[in-house]
Amino acid sequence: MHSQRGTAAAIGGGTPRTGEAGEHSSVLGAKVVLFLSTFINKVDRKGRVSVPAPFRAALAGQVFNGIVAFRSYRQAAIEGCGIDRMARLSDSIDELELFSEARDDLASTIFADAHQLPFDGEGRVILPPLLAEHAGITEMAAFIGRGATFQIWEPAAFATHQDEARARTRAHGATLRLRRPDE
Amino acid sequence: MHSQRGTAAAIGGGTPRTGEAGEHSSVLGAKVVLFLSTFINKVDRKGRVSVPAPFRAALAGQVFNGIVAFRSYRQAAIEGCGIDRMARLSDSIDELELFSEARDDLASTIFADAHQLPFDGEGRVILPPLLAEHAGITEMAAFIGRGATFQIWEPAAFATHQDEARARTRAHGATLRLRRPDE
DNA sequence: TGAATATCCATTGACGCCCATAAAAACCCA
DNA sequence: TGGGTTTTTATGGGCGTCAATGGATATTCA
Repeated sequence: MHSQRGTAAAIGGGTPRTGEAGEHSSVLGAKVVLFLSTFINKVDRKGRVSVPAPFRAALAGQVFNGIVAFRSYRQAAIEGCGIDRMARLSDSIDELELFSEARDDLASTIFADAHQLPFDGEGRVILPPLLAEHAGITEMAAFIGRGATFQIWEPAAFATHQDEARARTRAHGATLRLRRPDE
Repeated sequence: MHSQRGTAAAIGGGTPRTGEAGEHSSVLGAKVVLFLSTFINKVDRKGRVSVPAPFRAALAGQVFNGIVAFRSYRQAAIEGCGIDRMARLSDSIDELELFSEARDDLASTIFADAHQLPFDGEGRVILPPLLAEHAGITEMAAFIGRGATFQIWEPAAFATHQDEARARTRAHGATLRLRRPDE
Protein backbone atom coordinates (compact mmCIF):
# COMPACT_ATOMS: atom_id res chain seq x y z
CA MET A 1 0.00 0.00 0.00
CA HIS A 2 1.16 3.47 -0.69
CA SER A 3 0.87 6.31 1.70
CA GLN A 4 -0.27 9.00 -0.65
CA ARG A 5 0.90 9.94 -4.04
CA GLY A 6 1.27 13.13 -5.89
CA THR A 7 -0.38 14.77 -2.99
CA ALA A 8 2.54 17.01 -2.95
CA ALA A 9 5.09 18.09 -5.43
CA ALA A 10 8.20 19.92 -4.68
CA ILE A 11 9.42 23.06 -6.26
CA GLY A 12 12.44 23.11 -8.39
CA GLY A 13 12.09 19.58 -9.49
CA GLY A 14 11.67 18.01 -12.85
CA THR A 15 13.19 19.24 -16.01
CA PRO A 16 15.67 22.06 -15.62
CA ARG A 17 13.68 24.69 -17.43
CA THR A 18 16.08 27.50 -16.88
CA GLY A 19 14.90 31.02 -16.77
CA GLU A 20 11.30 30.06 -16.28
CA ALA A 21 9.19 32.24 -14.08
CA GLY A 22 9.20 31.30 -10.45
CA GLU A 23 12.58 29.76 -10.35
CA HIS A 24 13.84 32.30 -7.90
CA SER A 25 17.47 31.78 -8.12
CA SER A 26 19.96 33.05 -5.66
CA VAL A 27 23.29 34.50 -6.56
CA LEU A 28 24.59 30.98 -6.70
CA GLY A 29 21.82 29.94 -9.03
CA ALA A 30 20.42 27.46 -6.52
CA LYS A 31 16.84 26.47 -7.03
CA VAL A 32 14.29 27.00 -4.33
CA VAL A 33 13.89 23.73 -2.50
CA LEU A 34 10.69 23.23 -0.56
CA PHE A 35 9.86 20.11 1.36
CA LEU A 36 6.22 19.99 2.32
CA SER A 37 3.80 17.56 3.83
CA THR A 38 4.25 14.21 5.51
CA PHE A 39 4.81 10.85 3.85
CA ILE A 40 4.91 7.56 5.65
CA ASN A 41 6.79 4.81 3.88
CA LYS A 42 7.79 1.31 4.76
CA VAL A 43 11.25 0.16 5.68
CA ASP A 44 11.91 -3.22 4.12
CA ARG A 45 13.97 -5.99 5.63
CA LYS A 46 17.07 -4.68 3.91
CA GLY A 47 16.66 -1.32 5.58
CA ARG A 48 15.57 0.41 2.41
CA VAL A 49 13.00 3.21 2.34
CA SER A 50 11.54 5.06 -0.59
CA VAL A 51 12.19 8.76 -0.37
CA PRO A 52 8.89 10.43 -1.33
CA ALA A 53 8.84 11.27 -5.03
CA PRO A 54 8.17 14.97 -4.39
CA PHE A 55 11.22 15.17 -2.17
CA ARG A 56 13.29 13.49 -4.83
CA ALA A 57 12.00 15.99 -7.34
CA ALA A 58 13.05 18.84 -5.07
CA LEU A 59 16.53 17.40 -4.88
CA ALA A 60 16.86 16.74 -8.58
CA GLY A 61 19.76 18.47 -10.19
CA GLN A 62 21.97 18.68 -7.14
CA VAL A 63 25.52 17.45 -7.43
CA PHE A 64 24.90 14.45 -5.23
CA ASN A 65 22.02 12.17 -6.23
CA GLY A 66 20.69 11.31 -2.82
CA ILE A 67 20.11 12.82 0.58
CA VAL A 68 22.27 13.90 3.48
CA ALA A 69 21.17 12.66 6.89
CA PHE A 70 22.36 13.17 10.44
CA ARG A 71 20.99 12.74 13.93
CA SER A 72 18.96 15.59 15.29
CA TYR A 73 20.57 16.58 18.55
CA ARG A 74 17.38 17.89 20.05
CA GLN A 75 14.94 15.22 18.99
CA ALA A 76 14.60 11.53 18.29
CA ALA A 77 14.65 12.23 14.61
CA ILE A 78 16.89 12.22 11.59
CA GLU A 79 17.62 15.51 9.91
CA GLY A 80 17.64 15.37 6.14
CA CYS A 81 18.47 17.70 3.31
CA GLY A 82 20.23 17.93 0.01
CA ILE A 83 23.95 18.24 -0.40
CA ASP A 84 23.58 21.85 -1.46
CA ARG A 85 22.28 22.85 1.92
CA MET A 86 25.22 21.22 3.62
CA ALA A 87 27.44 23.45 1.58
CA ARG A 88 25.51 26.49 2.79
CA LEU A 89 25.69 25.25 6.36
CA SER A 90 29.40 24.91 5.97
CA ASP A 91 29.59 28.52 4.90
CA SER A 92 27.52 29.63 7.88
CA ILE A 93 29.73 27.77 10.28
CA ASP A 94 32.74 29.22 8.60
CA GLU A 95 31.55 32.59 9.73
CA LEU A 96 31.70 31.63 13.36
CA GLU A 97 34.81 32.51 15.29
CA LEU A 98 37.58 30.19 14.20
CA PHE A 99 38.49 27.68 16.89
CA SER A 100 35.54 28.75 18.99
CA GLU A 101 33.87 26.09 21.03
CA ALA A 102 30.54 26.56 19.30
CA ARG A 103 32.07 26.16 15.91
CA ASP A 104 33.86 23.10 17.02
CA ASP A 105 30.78 21.52 18.50
CA LEU A 106 28.65 22.24 15.49
CA ALA A 107 31.22 20.87 13.14
CA SER A 108 31.58 17.61 14.98
CA THR A 109 27.89 17.28 15.72
CA ILE A 110 26.71 17.86 12.22
CA PHE A 111 29.40 17.15 9.70
CA ALA A 112 31.04 14.25 11.43
CA ASP A 113 27.67 12.63 11.85
CA ALA A 114 26.37 13.36 8.38
CA HIS A 115 25.74 10.41 6.10
CA GLN A 116 25.40 10.66 2.37
CA LEU A 117 22.68 8.27 1.35
CA PRO A 118 22.56 7.67 -2.41
CA PHE A 119 19.33 6.83 -4.20
CA ASP A 120 19.03 3.41 -5.76
CA GLY A 121 17.33 3.01 -9.12
CA GLU A 122 13.91 3.28 -7.50
CA GLY A 123 14.62 6.31 -5.37
CA ARG A 124 15.24 4.45 -2.13
CA VAL A 125 17.96 4.94 0.44
CA ILE A 126 19.33 2.66 3.10
CA LEU A 127 18.95 4.02 6.60
CA PRO A 128 22.20 3.50 8.53
CA PRO A 129 21.47 1.57 11.74
CA LEU A 130 22.93 4.34 13.86
CA LEU A 131 20.44 6.83 12.52
CA ALA A 132 17.49 4.46 12.50
CA GLU A 133 18.13 3.57 16.13
CA HIS A 134 18.44 7.18 17.14
CA ALA A 135 14.99 7.82 15.71
CA GLY A 136 13.54 4.53 16.90
CA ILE A 137 12.64 3.59 13.35
CA THR A 138 11.97 -0.06 12.61
CA GLU A 139 8.94 -0.73 10.41
CA MET A 140 7.87 2.60 9.05
CA ALA A 141 9.50 5.96 8.46
CA ALA A 142 7.72 9.30 8.33
CA PHE A 143 9.25 11.91 6.06
CA ILE A 144 8.39 15.34 7.39
CA GLY A 145 8.68 18.40 5.19
CA ARG A 146 10.16 21.42 6.98
CA GLY A 147 10.59 23.90 4.20
CA ALA A 148 14.22 23.97 3.25
CA THR A 149 14.92 20.67 4.99
CA PHE A 150 13.08 17.60 6.16
CA GLN A 151 13.15 15.11 9.00
CA ILE A 152 12.60 11.39 9.30
CA TRP A 153 10.70 10.13 12.33
CA GLU A 154 9.16 7.02 13.69
CA PRO A 155 5.52 7.78 12.73
CA ALA A 156 3.96 7.47 16.18
CA ALA A 157 6.71 9.51 17.77
CA PHE A 158 6.17 12.28 15.31
CA ALA A 159 2.42 12.32 15.82
CA THR A 160 3.05 12.99 19.49
CA HIS A 161 5.63 15.62 18.77
CA GLN A 162 3.38 17.36 16.29
CA ASP A 163 0.52 17.54 18.75
CA GLU A 164 2.78 19.13 21.33
CA ALA A 165 4.22 21.57 18.83
CA ARG A 166 0.72 22.53 17.75
CA ALA A 167 -0.29 23.15 21.33
CA ARG A 168 2.77 25.28 22.01
CA THR A 169 2.32 27.26 18.84
CA ARG A 170 -1.31 27.94 19.63
CA ALA A 171 -0.44 28.85 23.19
CA HIS A 172 2.07 31.63 22.72
CA GLY A 173 0.49 32.54 19.40
CA ALA A 174 2.72 31.81 16.51
CA THR A 175 4.71 34.95 16.14
CA LEU A 176 6.33 35.08 12.83
CA ARG A 177 6.54 38.08 10.68
CA LEU A 178 6.01 37.12 7.10
CA ARG A 179 8.72 38.45 4.92
CA ARG A 180 7.61 40.81 2.24
CA PRO A 181 8.30 39.29 -1.17
CA ASP A 182 10.70 42.01 -2.17
CA GLU A 183 12.45 42.41 1.09
CA MET B 1 -25.45 22.73 -10.72
CA HIS B 2 -22.93 25.46 -10.57
CA SER B 3 -22.66 27.76 -7.67
CA GLN B 4 -22.07 31.11 -9.19
CA ARG B 5 -19.72 32.16 -11.82
CA GLY B 6 -17.64 35.17 -12.43
CA THR B 7 -19.24 36.76 -9.42
CA ALA B 8 -15.80 37.73 -8.37
CA ALA B 9 -12.56 37.91 -10.17
CA ALA B 10 -9.15 37.55 -8.69
CA ILE B 11 -6.38 39.94 -9.47
CA GLY B 12 -3.18 38.84 -10.98
CA GLY B 13 -4.53 36.04 -13.03
CA GLY B 14 -4.74 35.18 -16.64
CA THR B 15 -2.30 36.11 -19.29
CA PRO B 16 0.84 37.78 -18.04
CA ARG B 17 -0.07 41.23 -19.23
CA THR B 18 2.80 42.98 -17.56
CA GLY B 19 2.57 46.56 -16.57
CA GLU B 20 -1.19 46.50 -16.34
CA ALA B 21 -2.76 48.41 -13.52
CA GLY B 22 -3.33 46.39 -10.40
CA GLU B 23 -0.54 44.00 -10.99
CA HIS B 24 1.75 45.41 -8.39
CA SER B 25 4.88 43.48 -8.87
CA SER B 26 7.72 43.30 -6.46
CA VAL B 27 11.38 43.20 -7.28
CA LEU B 28 11.10 39.49 -7.76
CA GLY B 29 8.19 39.92 -10.08
CA ALA B 30 5.71 38.25 -7.76
CA LYS B 31 2.18 39.07 -8.65
CA VAL B 32 -0.32 40.26 -6.12
CA VAL B 33 -2.69 37.46 -5.37
CA LEU B 34 -6.20 38.29 -4.24
CA PHE B 35 -8.86 35.78 -3.36
CA LEU B 36 -12.36 37.22 -3.16
CA SER B 37 -15.90 36.02 -2.68
CA THR B 38 -17.33 32.63 -1.82
CA PHE B 39 -17.82 29.61 -4.06
CA ILE B 40 -19.51 26.39 -3.18
CA ASN B 41 -18.50 23.37 -5.24
CA LYS B 42 -19.23 19.70 -5.12
CA VAL B 43 -16.88 17.00 -3.94
CA ASP B 44 -17.20 13.98 -6.22
CA ARG B 45 -16.85 10.38 -5.21
CA LYS B 46 -13.14 10.45 -5.94
CA GLY B 47 -12.70 13.30 -3.50
CA ARG B 48 -12.13 15.84 -6.23
CA VAL B 49 -13.29 19.46 -6.04
CA SER B 50 -13.09 22.18 -8.63
CA VAL B 51 -11.10 25.12 -7.38
CA PRO B 52 -13.07 28.22 -8.41
CA ALA B 53 -11.82 29.57 -11.72
CA PRO B 54 -11.05 33.03 -10.29
CA PHE B 55 -8.87 31.45 -7.63
CA ARG B 56 -7.07 29.44 -10.26
CA ALA B 57 -6.50 32.57 -12.24
CA ALA B 58 -4.99 34.25 -9.20
CA LEU B 59 -2.58 31.37 -8.82
CA ALA B 60 -1.60 31.19 -12.47
CA GLY B 61 2.06 31.56 -13.11
CA GLN B 62 3.33 30.27 -9.80
CA VAL B 63 6.01 27.58 -9.83
CA PHE B 64 3.63 24.94 -8.60
CA ASN B 65 0.40 24.52 -10.54
CA GLY B 66 -1.99 23.86 -7.71
CA ILE B 67 -2.76 24.94 -4.18
CA VAL B 68 -1.17 24.40 -0.81
CA ALA B 69 -3.56 23.38 1.94
CA PHE B 70 -3.25 22.71 5.65
CA ARG B 71 -5.46 22.47 8.70
CA SER B 72 -6.37 25.72 10.36
CA TYR B 73 -5.18 25.82 13.98
CA ARG B 74 -8.15 27.69 15.29
CA GLN B 75 -11.02 26.63 13.12
CA ALA B 76 -12.60 23.60 11.53
CA ALA B 77 -11.39 24.78 8.17
CA ILE B 78 -8.66 24.23 5.64
CA GLU B 79 -6.25 27.05 4.95
CA GLY B 80 -5.27 27.48 1.34
CA CYS B 81 -2.76 29.53 -0.58
CA GLY B 82 -0.30 29.36 -3.42
CA ILE B 83 3.15 27.85 -3.27
CA ASP B 84 4.80 31.24 -3.49
CA ARG B 85 3.43 32.12 -0.10
CA MET B 86 4.88 28.95 1.35
CA ALA B 87 8.24 29.77 -0.14
CA ARG B 88 8.10 33.16 1.56
CA LEU B 89 7.16 31.45 4.79
CA SER B 90 10.10 29.13 4.41
CA ASP B 91 12.43 32.07 3.97
CA SER B 92 10.99 33.77 7.03
CA ILE B 93 11.49 30.69 9.12
CA ASP B 94 14.97 30.25 7.79
CA GLU B 95 15.80 33.52 9.47
CA LEU B 96 14.96 32.18 12.88
CA GLU B 97 17.75 30.68 14.91
CA LEU B 98 18.69 27.33 13.45
CA PHE B 99 17.56 24.45 15.64
CA SER B 100 15.63 26.72 18.00
CA GLU B 101 12.43 25.47 19.54
CA ALA B 102 10.25 28.14 18.01
CA ARG B 103 11.56 27.38 14.58
CA ASP B 104 11.03 23.76 15.22
CA ASP B 105 7.44 24.11 16.31
CA LEU B 106 6.54 26.27 13.38
CA ALA B 107 8.13 23.90 10.94
CA SER B 108 6.36 20.86 12.26
CA THR B 109 3.10 22.69 12.59
CA ILE B 110 3.02 24.36 9.23
CA PHE B 111 5.15 22.53 6.72
CA ALA B 112 4.57 19.02 7.96
CA ASP B 113 0.87 19.54 7.69
CA ALA B 114 0.89 21.33 4.38
CA HIS B 115 -0.34 19.38 1.39
CA GLN B 116 0.49 20.36 -2.14
CA LEU B 117 -2.60 19.67 -4.18
CA PRO B 118 -1.91 19.79 -7.91
CA PHE B 119 -4.61 20.82 -10.36
CA ASP B 120 -5.80 18.18 -12.77
CA GLY B 121 -6.55 19.18 -16.33
CA GLU B 122 -9.89 20.63 -15.26
CA GLY B 123 -8.62 22.65 -12.34
CA ARG B 124 -9.68 20.23 -9.65
CA VAL B 125 -7.75 19.04 -6.62
CA ILE B 126 -8.16 16.00 -4.43
CA LEU B 127 -8.88 16.82 -0.82
CA PRO B 128 -6.75 14.58 1.41
CA PRO B 129 -8.97 12.70 3.88
CA LEU B 130 -7.12 14.18 6.83
CA LEU B 131 -7.94 17.70 5.75
CA ALA B 132 -11.50 16.94 4.69
CA GLU B 133 -12.19 15.35 8.05
CA HIS B 134 -10.72 18.25 9.93
CA ALA B 135 -13.15 20.56 8.17
CA GLY B 136 -16.03 18.13 8.25
CA ILE B 137 -16.30 18.23 4.47
CA THR B 138 -18.14 15.42 2.72
CA GLU B 139 -20.49 16.52 -0.05
CA MET B 140 -19.76 20.16 -0.68
CA ALA B 141 -16.87 22.51 -0.10
CA ALA B 142 -17.05 26.27 0.32
CA PHE B 143 -14.10 28.27 -0.95
CA ILE B 144 -13.78 31.47 1.04
CA GLY B 145 -11.67 34.31 -0.28
CA ARG B 146 -9.56 36.00 2.40
CA GLY B 147 -7.38 38.31 0.38
CA ALA B 148 -3.91 36.86 0.15
CA THR B 149 -5.16 33.43 1.18
CA PHE B 150 -8.38 31.49 1.22
CA GLN B 151 -10.13 28.88 3.30
CA ILE B 152 -12.19 25.80 2.56
CA TRP B 153 -15.15 25.07 4.82
CA GLU B 154 -18.06 22.77 5.09
CA PRO B 155 -20.75 25.18 3.79
CA ALA B 156 -23.10 25.01 6.75
CA ALA B 157 -20.28 25.32 9.23
CA PHE B 158 -19.04 28.42 7.48
CA ALA B 159 -22.45 30.05 7.47
CA THR B 160 -22.55 29.71 11.23
CA HIS B 161 -19.03 30.96 11.63
CA GLN B 162 -19.67 33.95 9.43
CA ASP B 163 -22.68 35.00 11.46
CA GLU B 164 -20.68 34.86 14.64
CA ALA B 165 -17.79 36.76 13.12
CA ARG B 166 -20.12 39.47 11.89
CA ALA B 167 -21.65 39.77 15.32
CA ARG B 168 -18.26 40.07 16.96
CA THR B 169 -17.11 42.67 14.49
CA ARG B 170 -20.21 44.74 15.04
CA ALA B 171 -19.76 44.44 18.79
CA HIS B 172 -16.28 45.80 19.30
CA GLY B 173 -16.04 47.54 15.95
CA ALA B 174 -12.99 46.37 14.14
CA THR B 175 -10.41 48.97 13.35
CA LEU B 176 -7.85 48.68 10.67
CA ARG B 177 -5.39 51.17 9.38
CA LEU B 178 -5.07 51.06 5.64
CA ARG B 179 -1.56 50.71 4.40
CA ARG B 180 -0.35 53.43 2.10
CA PRO B 181 0.31 52.09 -1.38
CA ASP B 182 4.00 52.92 -1.23
CA GLU B 183 4.59 51.85 2.30
C1' DT C 1 34.84 -17.59 -1.19
C1' DG C 2 31.45 -15.42 1.64
C1' DA C 3 29.07 -11.38 2.96
C1' DA C 4 27.63 -6.94 2.07
C1' DT C 5 26.27 -3.85 -1.47
C1' DA C 6 24.39 -2.40 -5.79
C1' DT C 7 21.54 -3.22 -10.05
C1' DC C 8 17.62 -5.06 -12.21
C1' DC C 9 12.95 -6.88 -12.74
C1' DA C 10 7.96 -7.72 -11.34
C1' DT C 11 3.68 -6.35 -9.14
C1' DT C 12 -0.21 -3.48 -7.91
C1' DG C 13 -2.91 0.10 -6.75
C1' DA C 14 -3.31 5.05 -6.56
C1' DC C 15 -3.12 8.97 -9.23
C1' DG C 16 -2.61 11.87 -13.51
C1' DC C 17 -4.47 12.62 -17.92
C1' DC C 18 -8.00 12.42 -21.27
C1' DC C 19 -12.59 12.77 -23.15
C1' DA C 20 -17.60 13.74 -22.67
C1' DT C 21 -21.58 16.53 -21.06
C1' DA C 22 -24.47 20.18 -19.46
C1' DA C 23 -25.25 24.59 -17.95
C1' DA C 24 -24.05 29.16 -17.19
C1' DA C 25 -21.79 33.23 -18.52
C1' DA C 26 -19.73 36.10 -22.01
C1' DC C 27 -19.92 37.61 -26.53
C1' DC C 28 -21.73 39.21 -30.93
C1' DC C 29 -24.63 41.15 -34.23
C1' DA C 30 -28.65 42.70 -36.19
C1' DT D 1 -31.67 45.81 -26.68
C1' DG D 2 -32.74 41.19 -27.39
C1' DG D 3 -31.89 36.83 -29.10
C1' DG D 4 -28.75 33.55 -30.78
C1' DT D 5 -23.98 31.81 -30.69
C1' DT D 6 -19.62 30.83 -28.67
C1' DT D 7 -16.71 30.07 -24.70
C1' DT D 8 -15.80 28.77 -20.13
C1' DT D 9 -16.70 26.08 -16.07
C1' DA D 10 -18.17 22.55 -13.22
C1' DT D 11 -18.78 17.75 -13.05
C1' DG D 12 -18.53 12.41 -14.34
C1' DG D 13 -16.07 8.62 -15.66
C1' DG D 14 -12.44 5.58 -18.08
C1' DC D 15 -7.81 4.26 -18.72
C1' DG D 16 -2.79 4.47 -18.86
C1' DT D 17 1.24 5.56 -16.05
C1' DC D 18 4.17 5.89 -12.25
C1' DA D 19 5.42 5.42 -7.42
C1' DA D 20 6.04 2.32 -3.67
C1' DT D 21 7.27 -2.16 -2.56
C1' DG D 22 9.24 -6.99 -2.79
C1' DG D 23 12.42 -10.00 -4.37
C1' DA D 24 16.10 -11.96 -7.45
C1' DT D 25 20.47 -11.46 -9.53
C1' DA D 26 24.92 -9.38 -10.35
C1' DT D 27 28.99 -7.07 -8.34
C1' DT D 28 32.36 -5.63 -5.17
C1' DC D 29 35.31 -5.93 -1.33
C1' DA D 30 37.37 -8.14 2.55
